Amino acid sequence: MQLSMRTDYALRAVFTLAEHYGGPPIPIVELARRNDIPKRFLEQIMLDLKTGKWVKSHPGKSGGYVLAKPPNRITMGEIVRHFNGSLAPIHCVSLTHYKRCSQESVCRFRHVMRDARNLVALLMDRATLSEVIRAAPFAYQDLNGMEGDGI
Amino acid sequence: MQLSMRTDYALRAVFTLAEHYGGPPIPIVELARRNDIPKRFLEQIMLDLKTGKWVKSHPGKSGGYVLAKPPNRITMGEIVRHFNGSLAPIHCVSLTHYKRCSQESVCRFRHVMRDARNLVALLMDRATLSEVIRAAPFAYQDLNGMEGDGI
DNA sequence: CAATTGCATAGTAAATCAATCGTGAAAAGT
DNA sequence: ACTTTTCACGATTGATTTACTATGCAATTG
Repeated sequence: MQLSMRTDYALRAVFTLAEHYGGPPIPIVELARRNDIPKRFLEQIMLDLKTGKWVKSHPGKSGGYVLAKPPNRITMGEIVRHFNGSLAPIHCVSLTHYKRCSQESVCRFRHVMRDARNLVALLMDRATLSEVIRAAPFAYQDLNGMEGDGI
Repeated sequence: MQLSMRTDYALRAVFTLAEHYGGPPIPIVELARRNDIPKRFLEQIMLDLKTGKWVKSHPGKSGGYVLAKPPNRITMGEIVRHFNGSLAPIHCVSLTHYKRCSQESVCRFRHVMRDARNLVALLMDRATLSEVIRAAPFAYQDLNGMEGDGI
């Protein structure tokens, strides 16, 4: 039922980029530092986010990463599905990763699983980066104390 | 985000027992056959269900397993938590398996995860075996013809 | 007492996870 | 042009988990 570290890290990174959308690129080292992610591991993840077209990279001095599209066009659902696989608790109720199950026609609890997948999918697919940041339970300003340096 | 086979199998077995609550014990071989579970594997799982006090066993001829309490006193939530761990997508929003996260105070998407965990937990904790069986979207008899609808 | 059932532990092959390492290539600033 | 700074890419690793399988023993009952 849990997200992998990879998925968690990907979300952290992408939300940091969303907060700085429109600004200059943020290098991996900085993304790693701010979000407490092993740098070498984050490299892979960013690469993966890049092939998924969620971010763009700029090599060289004053390079780094930026979002490839506005934060209101990226949902948590897309990202979680990419890194973590299906949102459904079992494959037989997944829309995106469906796999049939031998018990499908007689399963007693399949409808509960379907409900679970629908609830989670609805939540995650509506959760655009901008919406989520806006709805965060603390104000933007609270952060200013912690990012005294750089960027 | 997925249930392990172990959890799936445990649910299958326990629902079969729920359907026959009040009747004679059902041997593992039968539970395995009906639910398409490797017998040897199911043995372990039943043992686990036993230490969790969800089932009782009767060894010997005409032995097998029965539920240890009525089907309206067992929820899917308990079983999934036991076999699969937390219902929450990340530990930092779990009530039962909480683990702190270094980013907790600045995390942008924690509230979404909390919502997800609350929805799923509500659903699973209300899902008693008897309720789930009663609400199953098909009658016992008309299992044929259900295949192939839009998935 | 013999057949039938569960009990308990050990083992294992494969996959997945969470990184880490070693270069290489591209871009800017000077 | 050169050097620094950044990302790119593939390989490797160690630990853990998953999904079983194997073997032998203990309890119960017809």
